[in-house]
Amino acid sequence: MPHDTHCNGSRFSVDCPSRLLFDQVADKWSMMIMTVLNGGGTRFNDLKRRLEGVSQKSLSMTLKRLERNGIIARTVVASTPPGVLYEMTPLGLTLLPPFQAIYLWANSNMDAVEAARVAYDKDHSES
Amino acid sequence: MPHDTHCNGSRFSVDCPSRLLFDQVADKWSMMIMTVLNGGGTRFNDLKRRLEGVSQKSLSMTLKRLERNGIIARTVVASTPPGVLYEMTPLGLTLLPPFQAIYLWANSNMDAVEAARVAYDKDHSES
DNA sequence: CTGAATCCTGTCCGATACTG
DNA sequence: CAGTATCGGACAGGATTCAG
Repeated sequence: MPHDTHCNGSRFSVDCPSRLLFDQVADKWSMMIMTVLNGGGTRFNDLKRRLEGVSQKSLSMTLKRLERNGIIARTVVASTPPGVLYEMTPLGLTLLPPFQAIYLWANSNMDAVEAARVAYDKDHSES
Repeated sequence: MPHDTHCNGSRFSVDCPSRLLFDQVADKWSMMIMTVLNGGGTRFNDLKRRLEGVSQKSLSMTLKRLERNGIIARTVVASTPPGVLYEMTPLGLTLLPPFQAIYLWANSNMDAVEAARVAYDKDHSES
């Protein structure tokens, strides 16, 4: 066993696989893209409209990375007008529940987080 | 109703609360810090040793942000040698399961992801 | 419509040095 | 031990332009 990645919850090696994979899918655009696509496949510009503030470049790069990792599928549709369909893969669908759990956590606990921020800022602003 | 954040799964406003909160906690160091602290509170340098590759600065900033958001607690301990204890808060503990779900997903599906990468690279390298 | 390519600017972050 | 302060390089990513 020449290669020990030390990835056991109490220690994280630099080449820990789950760590590397996490970085590939745990950015904010990925989360939003997956959430939108969960409601059904759609096209590039429709996706761009729904993700307020994303640039063409970032969207393009993020889609490409998700496609490469097998999370989403890209299909060219020969129609009028021509389009490209993005949709979740079966593998990608299995990743969705964990992300939605975080999404729901954020919605449920934002008040507690805001209270913590106020308390923190108060403590750290006194002379 | 002057303020509509459009944060309903098919559309993401720039000021969507869950989106803003996600960015605060979904970076790679935060995930690893929370995972380590889940095994019990510990000190700064011990944390630094366990998170291979993290710089003092990044660790310090990430800890501060997590503390501000109420995820972890920082306690100065008057002992010999003097130390600082970091540990999860009750609020932070509720955030852990969703993150561990992603962590477990990464461990379980890395083979499928690797296969997808190989297929993708193969398709995109042909003349 | 769906991107790719270029430029360019802000920001992250590691290295280093210093403080209590 | 537990950080803060400062600098500088690398890189992300927005605006714009061009192509298929």
